[in-house]
Amino acid sequence: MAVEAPAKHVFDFDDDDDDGPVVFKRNNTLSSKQNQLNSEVKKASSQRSDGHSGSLASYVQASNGQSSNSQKNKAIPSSKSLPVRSPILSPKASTSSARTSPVKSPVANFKTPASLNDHSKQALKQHKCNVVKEEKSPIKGATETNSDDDDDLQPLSARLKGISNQGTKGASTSSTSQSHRLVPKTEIKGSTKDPDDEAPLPVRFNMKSSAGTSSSKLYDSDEKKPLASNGEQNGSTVKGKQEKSSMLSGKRPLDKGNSLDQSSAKKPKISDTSTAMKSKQLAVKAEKADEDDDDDIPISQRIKKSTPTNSKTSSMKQKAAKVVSSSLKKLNRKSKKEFKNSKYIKSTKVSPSSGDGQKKWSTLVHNGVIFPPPYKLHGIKLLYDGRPIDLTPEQEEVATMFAVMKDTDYMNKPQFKKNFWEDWSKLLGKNHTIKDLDKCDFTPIYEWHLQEKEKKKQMSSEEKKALKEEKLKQEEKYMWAIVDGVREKVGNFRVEPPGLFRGRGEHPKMGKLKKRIRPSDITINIGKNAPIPECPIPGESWKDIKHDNTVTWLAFWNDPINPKEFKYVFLAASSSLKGQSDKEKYEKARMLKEYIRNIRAAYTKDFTSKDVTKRQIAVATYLIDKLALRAGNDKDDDEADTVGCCTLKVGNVECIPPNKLKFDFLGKDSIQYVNTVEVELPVYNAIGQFQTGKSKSDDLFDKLDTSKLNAHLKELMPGLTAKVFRTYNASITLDEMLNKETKDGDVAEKVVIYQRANKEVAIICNHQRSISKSHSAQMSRLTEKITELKGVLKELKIDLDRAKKGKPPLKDADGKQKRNLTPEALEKKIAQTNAKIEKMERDMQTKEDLKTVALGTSKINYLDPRITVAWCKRHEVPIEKIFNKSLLAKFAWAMDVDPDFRF
DNA sequence: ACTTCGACTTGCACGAATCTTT
DNA sequence: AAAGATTCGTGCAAGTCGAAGT
Repeated sequence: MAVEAPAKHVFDFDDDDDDGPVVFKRNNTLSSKQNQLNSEVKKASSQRSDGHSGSLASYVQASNGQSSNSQKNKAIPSSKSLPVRSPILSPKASTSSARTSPVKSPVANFKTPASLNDHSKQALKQHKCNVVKEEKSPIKGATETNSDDDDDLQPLSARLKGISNQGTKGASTSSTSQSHRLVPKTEIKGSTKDPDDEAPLPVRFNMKSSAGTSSSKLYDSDEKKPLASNGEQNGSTVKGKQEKSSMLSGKRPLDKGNSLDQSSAKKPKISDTSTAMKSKQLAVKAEKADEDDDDDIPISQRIKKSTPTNSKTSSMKQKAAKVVSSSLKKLNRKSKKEFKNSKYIKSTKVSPSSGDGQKKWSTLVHNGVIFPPPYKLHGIKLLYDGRPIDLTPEQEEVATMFAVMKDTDYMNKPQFKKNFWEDWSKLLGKNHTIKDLDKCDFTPIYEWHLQEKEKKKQMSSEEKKALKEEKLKQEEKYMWAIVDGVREKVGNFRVEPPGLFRGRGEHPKMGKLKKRIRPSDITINIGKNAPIPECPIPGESWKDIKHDNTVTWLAFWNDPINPKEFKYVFLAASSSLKGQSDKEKYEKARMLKEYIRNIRAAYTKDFTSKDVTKRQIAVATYLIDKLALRAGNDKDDDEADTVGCCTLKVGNVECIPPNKLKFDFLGKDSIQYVNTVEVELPVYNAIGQFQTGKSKSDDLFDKLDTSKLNAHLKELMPGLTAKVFRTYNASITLDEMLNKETKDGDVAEKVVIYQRANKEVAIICNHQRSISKSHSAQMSRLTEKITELKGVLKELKIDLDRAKKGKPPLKDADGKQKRNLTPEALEKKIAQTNAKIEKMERDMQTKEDLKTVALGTSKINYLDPRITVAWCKRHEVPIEKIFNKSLLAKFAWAMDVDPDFRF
């Protein structure tokens, strides 16, 4: 397994060409292992070219934006922070490397983008336009055309795809909400036009419209995508539930450091599985091989395979070809370099234990954490029954935390006040004058707070800058860690300040005092030979020091709100440790692609199993696959009561004859999920059975929990768990949409395509955001402008009429005479104005559509960056148009992917 | 077979930084 | 230059999931 084509390894190593970042690899066994791992996995799975090979090297170095420096740093562990330059971002960074050629944007083909913002904005605008159009484009009836292939997979074909749309939006929150989803709804049924297109449009289209198509076959694409897509769903956050008793769990003693951990062997995690996977996978593949269905193949590919009819397709192919060839060249060059770096090679090959579930690092040096400053008394008194009250510093500190939240929604929540009072009154003591929170008037403190805020705002920019620098100076040493000789950014080195707990939704513990964390609460994890960080607070000391290299955390403390939980300090997302696991996550999801067909067939079969547990597992898996639901672990009573798939309650699902299901529940972060979906009849029937004889608050899947579900999934594919489906569905959707819908056009248009795909994924995953406070104001402002323009238009038309008759234009609003224009000129103006109006209307629509959709979450967590990078390379879109600075750093490992990469 | 630990990923909100518009 | 809008970065809450404990 391990051996990958040598060539590959060699290649990516460092290319001079433009494309790749200059790479240095660090010879770290760990990474090499992983690298190997990945390669194995890849191999196992039939992957097409993904540029994975060299990636490791490059990303390693690039990892936190520090590029070439890493090597240097190695030598000097204690080094001070060097300026961080991301090779990706700045060409200059490449100094150390041998490379001569000018480095452009490291990401190969990308052209240097100049100002992102401008572009992107434009893109956005355009995007909006396009969006509208596209959506309108008729999507074929889900049924008709297509898909013969589906047949192969019978089970799949069988399933219905349409979803109804009615997505209500957030229940409580947004009443208006429904608007956005309309676009799609409208026109879906359009007739199908080209056969080619058959390619399934993204699900969303189908779904939306279709509510009904039942029996028709689905596109296979559907199969891959979650039904959910129909945009309708989502609700906005709801705030509504409550109940639940709170009980605090007692804390348990921390385990004190056993230095043995270091050696302690945790079980191998992924790595093992990966190996295993490989074999299984192969088997599966073999099976498949004969059938020729492409189900699992991305649509676009299939298209290619079969008959590319349309010009677009062909052109794309050509492009791709070009790209490829160039990349190959590049690779060759790389190979030369590679040799130089024998270490790298070695390391790559070495470490058979790709599994490395255990050892995460060999050496780890860092400076610990920084604490928030001590509380500063302000001396402002609150009023109790109208009289000012003296408080001790501790009492005042907590009172201030509460006062400051005066204008938040928490103040309307009795639970919040109750919890706050419980904790604060304890501090006040039994005989304190203050006996009733309702008689407290925190206004003076609140006002003081506002003033302070104002003062800060009013500071001159020099002052602000000075303060910032001051802060930076203090924090600098905590910002970096040296992991196996490479300087990496630390994610959260600041200890959380004390405050009032702000739980989401109806959290039973909201308002409780989150006490100040002291050094004696903190356990540090650091390399054996590294100096132990000095405790920043004089006279105090760390709770414990560990040297556990099987974990990645640098420090942790117990959560004061829930002492049995931990708060960890980890490396930043740009670190190679994080990058590595990110990559593994996507590789696993890609592997699912190879198994998905069989998995779907299996659960489809089990919809009617006599064994209830089996049936429940089948239906649950179906929902997770189709709707991208989360697993749904069991929760304690002292948490907000939200659910996931396994914890759905009978009342969360409503059966709507003949075969639709309406979901309505609060998911993670108490975000409402509302979606009505058409499902296959067996599923519909099974849900009905699971509900019978139960009350609304009973578990729908009473025989199920996440561990059973995951145990079952693992039998189907090594390492498979419920969350993999989310990653898979998100990434495959992006990949398919991008490949299907990207057309020739300028960069801005392409960016629009990307954003549309991104939006689709966000909808599938139900990623929401709260509506900005100024949203409605913004909308009405736009409406106003449009009306104004329409007025202008009317006038122009009148003038045009007059001009045609040889009359002068009417006077303008101020009574002044307007310039005499020729009819042609007027017509031109009219056209321009019309265009402007249309554009504004589209902008408005898009804005409305996206007002509750959060695009960022999927970009950060669900979309394989290699899809994006490869697409950008293929279509000559500067990567910076899609990824901002932090994403570029986070996805450094994906930057040298082959342009042909497909998820 | 469960429950509880423990570690790590995912997710939304908010404030700061930037960019746009007035 | 101020005001408004958007994007970015941070904070920290809330999930997932494997493994240890009982």
